[in-house]
Parts: sequence; C-alpha cells; structure tokens
Amino acid sequence: MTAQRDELNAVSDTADQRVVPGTERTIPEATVARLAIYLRALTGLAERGIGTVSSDSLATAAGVNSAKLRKDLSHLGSYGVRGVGYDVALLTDQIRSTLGLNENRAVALIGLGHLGQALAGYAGFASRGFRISALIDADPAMVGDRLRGLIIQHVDALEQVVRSENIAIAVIAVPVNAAQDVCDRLVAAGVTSILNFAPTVLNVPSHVDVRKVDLAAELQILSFHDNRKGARQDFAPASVARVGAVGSRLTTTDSMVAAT
Amino acid sequence: MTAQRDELNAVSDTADQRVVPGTERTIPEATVARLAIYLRALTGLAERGIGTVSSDSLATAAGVNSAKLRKDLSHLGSYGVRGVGYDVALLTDQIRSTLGLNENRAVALIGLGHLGQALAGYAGFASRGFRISALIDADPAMVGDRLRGLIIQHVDALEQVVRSENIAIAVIAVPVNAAQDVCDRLVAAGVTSILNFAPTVLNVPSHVDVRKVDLAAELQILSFHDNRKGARQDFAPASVARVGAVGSRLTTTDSMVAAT
DNA sequence: TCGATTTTGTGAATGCCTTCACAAGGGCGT
DNA sequence: ACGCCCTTGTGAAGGCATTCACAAAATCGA
Repeated sequence: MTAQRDELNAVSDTADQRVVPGTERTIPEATVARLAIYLRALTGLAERGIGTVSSDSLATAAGVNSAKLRKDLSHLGSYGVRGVGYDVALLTDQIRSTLGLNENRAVALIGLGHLGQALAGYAGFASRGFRISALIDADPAMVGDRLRGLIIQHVDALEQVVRSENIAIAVIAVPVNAAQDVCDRLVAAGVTSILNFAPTVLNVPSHVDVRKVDLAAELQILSFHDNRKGARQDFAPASVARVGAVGSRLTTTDSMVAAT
Repeated sequence: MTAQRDELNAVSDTADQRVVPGTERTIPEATVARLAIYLRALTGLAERGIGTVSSDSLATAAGVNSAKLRKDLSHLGSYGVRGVGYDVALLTDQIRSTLGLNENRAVALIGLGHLGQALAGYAGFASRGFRISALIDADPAMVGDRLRGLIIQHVDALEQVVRSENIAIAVIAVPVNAAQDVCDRLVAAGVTSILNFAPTVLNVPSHVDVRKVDLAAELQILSFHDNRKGARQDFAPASVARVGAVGSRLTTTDSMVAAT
C-alpha cells in the first residue's frame, strides 16, 4: 500500500542536495514518521540555545536509539560532522524541507464538535507548519460564528471553499456517519491528504492519503498490554520496577491507508 | 542523562515469550493494533444484523487485505468455519477478551483544556470498553466543577485518586511543560499504561507502556507525501487547478514557539 | 455418499525495518 | 604535524510483517 511511487522531486531549496541522477531518494515510511519527532526535539534544543547535537543525545531526546536516528538521517542525505554531531539549525531546515513545511500549509477542518473545536484551537498546528484556513460544519446554528479568527462556513460550501483556498490537506472531525460523505466531497474538490478522526475506514481513490487517529483503539491497545502485565507478574503495586524481559513500549499511531 | 529505557536489549529478547498457563499466546504488535479495528468493524456488522462474515468482507470493512486478516486472527486461535466464515458475535468476544475489554476499564484523564474536555465527552471511550473515572486539572477555577457526571479534582490529589480508584490507564492532555511531571506522578501512583497527547517524549520505567498521539506530527507526515505528489505531474481531477509551482512564497515566517 | 464449491488456516517466500559493528572522517591537544 | 579520540555513515545480519498460494475443512445439492 502506501501507493505513491515517487519520482523526481526537484524543490531543493536550502542546502544544495547532491541530486545524483538516478538516485531518487526514497525515504522509508517509518523514517518519515520519525522525522516529525526529530523536528520536535530539535526545536526544543534550539530554544535552549543548543547549536550542535550528537546523534546520541538527539536520539535520546526523541526516544529512539542512535543507530536508528543516524540511519534515518542518512536517508535524507543530511550532513553531520564526524566527531562533532549535527548542526541543529541546519538539520532542522533539512527536515522541514523534506517534510514540505517550508511555507505554512493550508488545512481545512471539517466538523466543529468538541473535538473539532479543540483542534481548531490547537496551537501546535500553527507552530509546526500548518495554518487552518477553513472551518466547516453542518450545524446552521454555528455557521457564521467566528472562531479563532475564522468564520465558520456551512458544509454546503465545502467544495467552493476548498477550491478557492486551494486546500490539499483536510482534517475530518465529523460524526462517524457523515465521515465518508464528507470525505468523498473533499476528494472530489481536490483534497489529496486527509487526517481522519472519525472511527471508520474511509474509502478513497489511490492518489489520496489517509491517516487516521482512533482514540479508543489507542486505549484498547494499551489495554491489551496491561492485561498481559496483570496476568504475568501477579500484581506488585508500584514499588519495584521489574526490569526483566519486556522493555516499555513506546509506540506511535500507525496506519497509513492508501486506498484500494 | 535522560535515561532511555530502550536499553540495549542485550538480554534475551526473543526469549521472553513466557507462556503462562492458560491460553496465553504471543501476538505480534502489528496484529494487536489491528484487532481494535476489526472490533470496530465487527460492531458495525452486528448492528446491521449480520451474524456471519467471511474474511474477505470483514477485511474490506476494516481496510486490510484478507490474508492479513486471517493471519491476524490465527494468532488468537480463533475459530472460523471453513467454507462459511466467522461468527460475528463469537469473534467479537474473542477479540474483546484478547484485548482485555471484558469489564470496563477505569481511566483517568489529566488536563481539561480544550482537548481534555473533548476527550472527556468522547462517546467512543464508553462504548468501546472504557470508563473515565477521574478528571484532574491544575486550574483551581475548574476544580469542583462537574463535567460529564464527574467532579473535577485538583492535580494535588492525583496520587490519592489514582490509588483509591485503582486506575491503571491514564490519558495525559496537559501542556507540554507539565507532561513529564504528571507522568512521573502517575507512574509513582501505580499507573502502568499512558496515552500521551502532549507533544513530548515521556520518560518512564520499563514496566510502563506509553502510546502517543501527536497531532501535528500526523499532519507533517501527510505533508511529506503531499509534497511528493505535487512535485510530480499534475493529474488534476477534472477542473481543479492544482497549482503546479510550489512557489507562492508568502513566507509567513512565524518561527516556532513551543506548543501548548 | 460424493463431488463441487467455498473459505479458512498456514508454510514458505519476500520485503521492510531495526540493530549491529566498524571503517572512515574530522577536530583537538600537544 | 601528528596521533588520539570522538562521532558519523553504512554494509551486513537478523527480525518482523506482509503476501502468496494451496491443502484442508465444511456445506450443499443431487
């Protein structure tokens, strides 16, 4: 899955990438997912005035091991300096560029229930490369209201809004039974990337990427492991940390559905 | 510093398959993550009165291919009937049991900002095996208020609440700079599974599981793929003029400030 | 009873990711 | 200049996960 065989990707802006002919730098999906984490860690370092960082400490800050970090960075042809480490500012630029975050990306948010409103107000979007540029809901009572500086539009105007703002990324936070319909309309209007919070599988054509966040599923996965723990070492209240076999798992939301 | 529990798993890694008496099997992590999806799909089928389902149609409903589904189910020793399919009710039970969802699990929710309040009201938790049994926030103005039938408690009482309700699973929805502290206290109070919405890496001892949901990271991953698509040729559907050039440099340069 | 048909369960093959381990490169002190 | 030490970058190895493909059930109709 994960369709998208990528070919040429010009757009190298900051540092010149050695664009070796025939070397289509294909970056593993798992690596891409971690780049976002590295970026976050780098931002933290920069704020603390740290200008250079070793793979070891960056890896620790990002919660991975250093071999993995180095392998990941090697995929984007990054420039570390042996014996020294990585330049924080340079690496930040490299990753931002790789992720396509160099100018803020316009995002549409559909559905302004509790979750939608929380997302609308989430500062992390703005600070990390995204600008919510359209708020859409189906409730007539909400339409016209102003939220975070934007006017809420009716879902009837969805296509028009998406087209006029040239939006490629949308966030779906509508009730589960409306999700597929909204999705279809977004896709028809030209959206190519969707972040889905509705607990349902969305059907999309193969050129559209869908990522999902299923909150209850996350808890269920935790529940599974918790269940196991309870069964294995019979209890042991928070006193001693049995550091034996299983390491703590640190996992991310997964799933990249690329459609049929 | 910042010890990383990942440790070099020099110790037996594959050898920790301690099969406890009973039906303990080892289930791949990737499979566990999908079980939650299957469960959701099964619930949908049951609601439509469907009593039996083939691996093929269940797979379609869950957005995976049927071979993967069957392999997954084989790990939990499920009983499908050859030539017929799976009994929806039976399979539902099997998965619920595997995930440890047989009785509702108590969950504590820490942080009642916009996101926290949205989570508190999320019906999907209750309907899928979880009961939020404690709401905690640091804002004195909120403490004592009633939200969704629960009284908001002050974070000072965190340990006491967690212990008295015997809570093993917690959801962290506090600002990023408070997250590690809250995490430490939860762990000390006996919590063994954490779902983290704060955009930071949490440090925990090895017996604790952390899953994280990083909303901005999800968008960034989409951004990466979208970037790749745009760089290719436009295969613009119908009329939509997907601006070929990535140009349009408005350079909003709003730097990065820590989210919260 | 038997053969046709359907669909599961699973070894085997393949491919992706992670981890290992070390040579190559670069700075720094003397 | 010259070693010494540090850290990167990366082949190679090893583990998981996915997919393939087919034999083994199980039902049904005649």
